[in-house]
Amino acid sequence: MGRSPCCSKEGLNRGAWTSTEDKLLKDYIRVHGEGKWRSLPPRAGLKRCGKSCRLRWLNYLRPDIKRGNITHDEEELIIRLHKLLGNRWSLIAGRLPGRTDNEIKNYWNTNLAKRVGGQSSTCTEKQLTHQTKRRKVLPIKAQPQPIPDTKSSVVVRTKATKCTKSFFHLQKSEKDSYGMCSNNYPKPNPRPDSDNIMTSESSRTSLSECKGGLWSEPHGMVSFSPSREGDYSLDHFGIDLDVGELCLTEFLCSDFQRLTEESHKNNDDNNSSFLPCLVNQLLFRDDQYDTKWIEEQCEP
DNA sequence: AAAGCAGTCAACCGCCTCAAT
DNA sequence: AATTGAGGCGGTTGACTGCTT
Repeated sequence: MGRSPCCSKEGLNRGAWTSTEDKLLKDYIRVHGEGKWRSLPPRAGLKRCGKSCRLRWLNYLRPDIKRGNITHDEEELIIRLHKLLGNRWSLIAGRLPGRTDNEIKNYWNTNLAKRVGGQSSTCTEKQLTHQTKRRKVLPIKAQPQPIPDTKSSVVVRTKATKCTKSFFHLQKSEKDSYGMCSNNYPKPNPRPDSDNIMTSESSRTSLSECKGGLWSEPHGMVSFSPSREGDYSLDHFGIDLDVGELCLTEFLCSDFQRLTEESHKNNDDNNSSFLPCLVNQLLFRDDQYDTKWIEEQCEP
C-alpha cells in the first residue's frame, strides 16, 4: 500500500524534457517563482507531473546550477561529508554550491563508491555485482587515494531529531591537540591513562567529568568550551549535543566560514569556538585529524 | 562497420516529513 | 488528535553515448 500518485499520469509526458517544455517551465518560474508544484503544470501549460517539474527545475534549469566536472576539491569534500553524513545527498549538496543532490549521488555511485568499496548503502547487491563485472581502469584524473578506515566510522544519521551525544576520538599528540584550540589556552594537563579512554558504555558515565559545554550562541553559532583546564589532552572526549532546540543537522548546516572566523577572533579562555573549529578541520581542511564518530545516541 | 559492453546521468518511483486543517 | 496533501528525499531505472572487440 502506498500513497496514491501525486497526480494522474494519464495524458502526461514522460521521459526526457524538450527545450519547449524547459522554456515553459523557466518562463513560468521567472514570473511566479518556485513552489506550488502540483498546480504549476496546468498553469504553465505543461503536460508534466508537478514533481517532474520540480525535479527538472532543481536539477537542471535553476540559474545557479554549476556545470562541468566535479573538481578534486569537491570530490574530497564529498568523501568527507559522506563519511560524516552517509547518503544524505541533499545535505552534502548543501555544502557544495551549485551542485545538486542528484548530481552528487550519481557521481558517488559511478565514481567514488567503487573506491570506498562497499561503504555505500546506495548500492544494492545487484548493482555491486553489476559494477564489479563492468569495472575497468578508473578514469580518475588524480590517482585514487586510500580512503580512511571507514568501518570505524559511524555515520551520523542527521534525520534524528535529537542527537544527544557524540564521541570523538582524536589521534593527535597533546601538542597538536592543544594547537587546535584558541591560542590563549593553557597548556593541557598530562594525558590521562588509557583507562580513561572513553569508549562504548563506560564512556557515558564519565562524560560530565571531562567534557565542556556546547551551546548555541545568540548569533546561531555553536561553541564548545572545556569545563576545565586540560580537557583537550584527552585522547577521546565527548560532546553533549543535547542543547535544547539545537540538533546536529542545524549545526552541520551552519556557516562554517563564520564559525572559523569567530574562533580565530576569540581570545577568551572561557569561550572558545573550539568545536566549530574542529568540525571545520574535519570537513574542509586536511587529514591530520583522524577523527572517528565512535558513537552517537539518538532518540527515536 | 556493426554488435555488444560499459559507464553516465536525467528522470521516475515510492516513501517520509511536516504543516495545514 | 487525526487526517490530508505538498514538498522533499533516497533508491532505482533506462535511455543514451562512447569504447572495445
